[in-house]
Amino acid sequence: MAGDADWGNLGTQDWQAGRASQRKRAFLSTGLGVLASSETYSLPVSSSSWEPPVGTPFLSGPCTSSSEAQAMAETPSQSPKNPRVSGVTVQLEMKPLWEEFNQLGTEMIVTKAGRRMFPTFQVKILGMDTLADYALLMDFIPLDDKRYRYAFHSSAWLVAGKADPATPGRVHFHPDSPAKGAQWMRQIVSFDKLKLTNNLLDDNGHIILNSMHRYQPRFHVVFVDPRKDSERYAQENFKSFIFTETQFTAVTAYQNHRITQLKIASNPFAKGFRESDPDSWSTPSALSWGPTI
Amino acid sequence: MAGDADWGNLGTQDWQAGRASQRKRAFLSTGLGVLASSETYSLPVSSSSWEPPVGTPFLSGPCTSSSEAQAMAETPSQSPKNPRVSGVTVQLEMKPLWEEFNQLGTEMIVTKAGRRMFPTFQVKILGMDTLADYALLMDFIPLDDKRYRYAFHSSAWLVAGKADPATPGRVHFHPDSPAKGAQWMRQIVSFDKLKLTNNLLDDNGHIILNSMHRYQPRFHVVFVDPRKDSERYAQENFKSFIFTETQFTAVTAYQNHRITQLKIASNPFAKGFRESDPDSWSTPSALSWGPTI
DNA sequence: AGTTTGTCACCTAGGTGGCAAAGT
DNA sequence: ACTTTGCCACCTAGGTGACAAACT
Repeated sequence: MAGDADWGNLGTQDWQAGRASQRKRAFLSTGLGVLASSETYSLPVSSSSWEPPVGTPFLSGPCTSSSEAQAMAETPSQSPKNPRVSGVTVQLEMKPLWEEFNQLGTEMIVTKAGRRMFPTFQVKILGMDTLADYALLMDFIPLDDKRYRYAFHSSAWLVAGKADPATPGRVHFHPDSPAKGAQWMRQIVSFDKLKLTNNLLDDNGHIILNSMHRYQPRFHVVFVDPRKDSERYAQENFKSFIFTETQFTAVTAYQNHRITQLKIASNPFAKGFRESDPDSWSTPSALSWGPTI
Repeated sequence: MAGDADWGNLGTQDWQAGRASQRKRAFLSTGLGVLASSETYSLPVSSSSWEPPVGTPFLSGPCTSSSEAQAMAETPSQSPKNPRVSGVTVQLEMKPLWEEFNQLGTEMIVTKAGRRMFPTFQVKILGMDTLADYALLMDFIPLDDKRYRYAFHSSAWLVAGKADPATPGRVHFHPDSPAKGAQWMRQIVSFDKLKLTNNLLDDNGHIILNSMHRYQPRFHVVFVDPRKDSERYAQENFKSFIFTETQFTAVTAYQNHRITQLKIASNPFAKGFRESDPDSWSTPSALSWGPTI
């Protein structure tokens, strides 16, 4: 069901944030520090150790295997989890679609203004304490410290060198945070307000990524601890999940034509680019993916 | 600044509610009872007395004067207010537009599916405790117990008889509720998700009104009391505001042609019906309004 | 040469009043 | 006779990839 690889704690994240675009901004005092709910915020995260994201092998286990695992939960062995989060289970929605993209090598567009992800990261949640408050959030960790380029002739990704300087590590709070467990479990939770940008100076609270770099989305469930000194329980109060089939390469323009076609075929907003064939909505051929050299 | 008329406490409201359409639904234990945040809910309200909304003279003072008052705050003399709400001040946005409509006799469309109000009820809030939690909500009280009809020849509203049976009294929680005072005061609070319906069996949590009846929108600021027995402080923890220039007649189709034209001229979504004249965005002639006979 | 940017036509999603038809 | 309903064309608002131009 869930792998046990220790991906390390929440990576390096700074706290330069961005103003709330205009949405709710409730304040939580959680183990992750003072979290500001709404769009995307940066936060000084969690652990006692400050790990530089570049050069750090975040993923030491198998990272590109698309897998049949339901949810890959992080389980830091050093700290026991609060029962409010320990029993939480997460199920990725649209898993078949994610896998289809992942087999081709998912690409996500980044723009200056911010671009949504497609597929959208959506999950079904189980096992929360119905009456407790939780915040849900996402962040993105580099899959390696490489920069890539795409060889059109061979239709393959090549390593183009060492990674560019790391972008400001931001997190995106689900805008409904905080909310009761009952509310989160009532229906599918969708991160459709999350946007990716390549603008290092982004002011809109979007997630900042380096183009031509690979990333792994990560999902965090944070129990909003009502205790006054909740900061002390940082490690116990959150649980993180990784779905390897959601990893992707950030790009400013699509590289792999098959990805473009699959996006057009499956994203309703790209319907304008469909030739016709309202039926060919399924099963492109599987293609193995992996950086070549 | 604020009138002192005692409008009575929150009127009759039942608790038949409706499912949350799909938004956040945090639960508050407040003086108003257990409040469910999100779209629109019905609630068993507040006071010890249960006042039938029909036949009760909610408004004993002058009710159609458009007035220059900033906010008409209700101030029940019997109960002292919690300092968390007593200092709260509210300012109606788009006041000139509301007044323009009110002079003609504002009409609001009600449909089975639910129709937004135009103008949208929007307020600027001052004087909250920055760190305290508040819920903001609206309800609608009958301005009288009459049913009206419009005489096209004389362009005037006539009393058509006694009011129809009262509709289920629902309240609409601002979807961002609950939130900190700081958040509410950060920018204009807009009730643009609020919808009006004439469907007595409405299942979407919309505000149910009788067509051809007159209503007064009411705005409530509720301090979310963290005390365990907060129900006991019901009366102290909320403050209500009435802007007489926002009163209107519910209709299924516009009656007064001038209202139609002003809606078309001022609502961006109705731009398709504008003849031309991108400049004639201002000052229709003033017209006195009032039920004739 | 490889990558990024800005603009565009074409969508989805949903808020308008008009209007003919149906209700009551 | 009066009121309500359903459907429509026409908007706003914003999410798509294509593509030419600009950048480095």
